[in-house]
Amino acid sequence: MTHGYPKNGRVIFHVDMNSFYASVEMAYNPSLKGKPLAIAGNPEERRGIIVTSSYEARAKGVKTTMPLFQARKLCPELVVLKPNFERYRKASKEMFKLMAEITDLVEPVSIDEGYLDITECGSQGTPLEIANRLQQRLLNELDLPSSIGIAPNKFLAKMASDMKKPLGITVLRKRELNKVLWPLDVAEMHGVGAKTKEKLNQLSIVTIGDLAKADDSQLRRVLGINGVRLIQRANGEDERLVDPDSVFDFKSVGNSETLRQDTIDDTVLFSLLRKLSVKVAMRLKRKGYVGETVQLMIRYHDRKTITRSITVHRPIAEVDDIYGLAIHLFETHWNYDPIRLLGITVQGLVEKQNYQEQLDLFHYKEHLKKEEIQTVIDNLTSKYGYNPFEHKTQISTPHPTSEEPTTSFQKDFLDDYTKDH
DNA sequence: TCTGGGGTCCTAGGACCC
DNA sequence: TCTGGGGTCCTAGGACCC
Repeated sequence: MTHGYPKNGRVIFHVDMNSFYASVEMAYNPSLKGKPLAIAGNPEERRGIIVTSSYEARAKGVKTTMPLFQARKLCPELVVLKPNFERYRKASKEMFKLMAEITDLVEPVSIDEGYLDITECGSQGTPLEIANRLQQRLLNELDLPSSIGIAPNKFLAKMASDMKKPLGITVLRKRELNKVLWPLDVAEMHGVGAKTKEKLNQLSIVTIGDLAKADDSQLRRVLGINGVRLIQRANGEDERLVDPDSVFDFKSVGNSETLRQDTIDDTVLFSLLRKLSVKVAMRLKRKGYVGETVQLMIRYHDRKTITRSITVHRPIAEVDDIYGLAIHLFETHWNYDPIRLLGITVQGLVEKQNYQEQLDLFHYKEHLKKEEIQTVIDNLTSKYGYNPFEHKTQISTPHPTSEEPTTSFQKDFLDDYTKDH
């Protein structure tokens, strides 16, 4: 009698929480249960959009990313809350704790979903039994509904968890692909968005089954390496391992903000850049990372978006360094059209500790880097006729205490919610 | 008076090097 | 006497996901 574990091959879970933010709010405030509920960014502002909604709201046509006013039109009795990230992070932590009781091989992919490799968990029962217990515990102990997909690899597990919502458990076996997966529209596939669907449809590839039989080299021409991968996935092949360490693998840290109204007022714009620099610097510091590239994003009134970046061979993490480079990029590339959004991202991240080791290794001298920065300042000063770094002091003067959060609430709020929704 | 904010990965061209 | 064939780094943009 086997436990339903294949002799060779893996057993992967994909655990996906159902309308996570809304469910967490309902767990906190049970009187919300059964009501159409939406979580929306800045409910009192014009540009709020739906981030998540309860199933009751979805029944009325409310969808993720829909502008708030539109959602209210569809569902006038909609209860709207703004996101409470520290709450969601806390719930997320609890839910991953329950998963960790099953195996160490848990890979969080976002705040509300993760993969488990339970191949070696035969002593705990069949996969179905383990999934059932996990789902019940999530529901009973945290009051949070979930869907679980069970399959021999990540891709199929992900597709499976999508098939029954809410509170579903779906086993997807390779031999069932032609019946269960292949009839689905290509757009249902994880990794196929609007653009890719369009391109595939032009090649008469409509279902996942069509994709499974598609021509390798043709798709490579049209979609690059992703085309080849999509064919493999459609055939149920996916070798990616469940990697518990991937959460610690940061590539970039950024913050952006849409302005209440489009503006060309550079006082407003500089002060927003300052604010974003402070946020990014604080998050880098918390993580203990430094980076060597600063990227500025400008979204104009017509939503046309540009990114401009600069790489310096020097670790960046301090507010003033980030801000200095950001305004340099801003001054150089802003075309004076009204701006809707600004964003600052630091890329090329290295753990500060590792960077220190590198420094020791190569006997770098601190003053060399100071000189590099001074050169940048000198160049900018002669270019613009003033020292742009001084802008920050003018602008930050009215809010000298705003740089470091004081209360624990502020700290939590400003803490990163990397890979959140 | 539509469309937020956090990310990842891939591509493609130019600079530069050997 | 007119131009090969790698490789890496940097930059900008695009597609996608939650």
